[in-house]
Amino acid sequence: MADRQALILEAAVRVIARNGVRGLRVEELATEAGVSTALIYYHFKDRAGLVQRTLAFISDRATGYTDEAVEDSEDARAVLLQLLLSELQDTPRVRENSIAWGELRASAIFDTDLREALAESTRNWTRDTAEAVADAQAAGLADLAAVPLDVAERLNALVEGLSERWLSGSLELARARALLEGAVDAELGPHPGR
Amino acid sequence: MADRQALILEAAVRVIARNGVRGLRVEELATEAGVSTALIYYHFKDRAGLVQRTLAFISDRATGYTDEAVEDSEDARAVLLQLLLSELQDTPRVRENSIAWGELRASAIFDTDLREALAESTRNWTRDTAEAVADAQAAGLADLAAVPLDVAERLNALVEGLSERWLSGSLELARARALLEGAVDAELGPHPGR
DNA sequence: GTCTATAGGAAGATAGAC
DNA sequence: GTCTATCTTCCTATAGAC
Repeated sequence: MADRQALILEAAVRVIARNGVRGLRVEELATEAGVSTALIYYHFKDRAGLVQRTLAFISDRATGYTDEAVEDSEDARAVLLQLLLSELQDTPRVRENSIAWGELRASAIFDTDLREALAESTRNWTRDTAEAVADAQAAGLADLAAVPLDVAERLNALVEGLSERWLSGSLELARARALLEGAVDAELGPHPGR
Repeated sequence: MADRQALILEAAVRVIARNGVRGLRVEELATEAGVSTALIYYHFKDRAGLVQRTLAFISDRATGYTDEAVEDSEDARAVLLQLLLSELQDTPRVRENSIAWGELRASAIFDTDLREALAESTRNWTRDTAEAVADAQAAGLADLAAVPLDVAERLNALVEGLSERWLSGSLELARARALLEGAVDAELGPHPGR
């Protein structure tokens, strides 16, 4: 399945998750991916191109892994909560993605070229979350006065904030999750079914 | 007043705000501060030491500038709101601080040595915010069921999330501010006085 | 497309004078 | 404490063979 380029990109995400974008060394990536440095330059032109492609890659697959363990939730509101909580899990996969995602956002502050991919991915995530909010409302499990798009944008931004605090060691994971649950309650009103 | 070290640290914050920790070049800093590179190594031993001291410096002064234009607010709830909104302003000062702060947090993910200063500064900010929440409650301007510490931690994490989105160009400043106001309403209940 | 080997340069760090 | 000049290391990037 995966061609060489994809293998390199996946390895790049791992290396970035380990050392950050700034800590990405082409040679270390080559080792991680099991290829030569020359091949990396062949496929990605230069380091900047590599970073850009990697961050676009992160941005793409960011939407992918959330739906996995979510669909078997009880009600629409639980689906929303799971969707959000899926970003706050101590698994290699989530850690890797969250760190890389944070690096993408941090890099975009200084590198305008990265912003478009970032903004689009952010919009997609907001849309998905807003739909989940609307579903909860339709099911009678959320305050109808809440504006789905606003709530979604707030909750997602909160997840990012909490995630960064967790990853940078200023917040326990369990506490982050509890705080997030509290935010959902504050935004949607207390869960009727409990 | 300011000795050479402080001048260098202040210049370092500017350079970091411009290029990120990743983009900090000792020689550029030397130019910015109007000193030689050798002096920087003399005072800070090496680049890592420089970065660490700079981030501690950021962490220190982070608490400083919020109270300036806040105290003349009408009521306790307005004080809280101003406290939070002060991080979402398009002034050089706030931009510089927010970017540097974000860089600090991002760096702490990969550098354990930075975490202590970060965590302490975060705690201080949480405490201040929690006090503002409690004040609003005492004044009858906030839902008494809200847990000040929880609300504070959520609002602060949200501010960071919104700030990053703003700085990385995925969110308009005005929208970020509006979203934040909405979050305060969701957390404390609608403002009684309006 | 992929490798080995290496050129070339940028940035971190130091020696030594003042 | 501070500078100028320079060294050294590390890392990006390419040349050339397969």
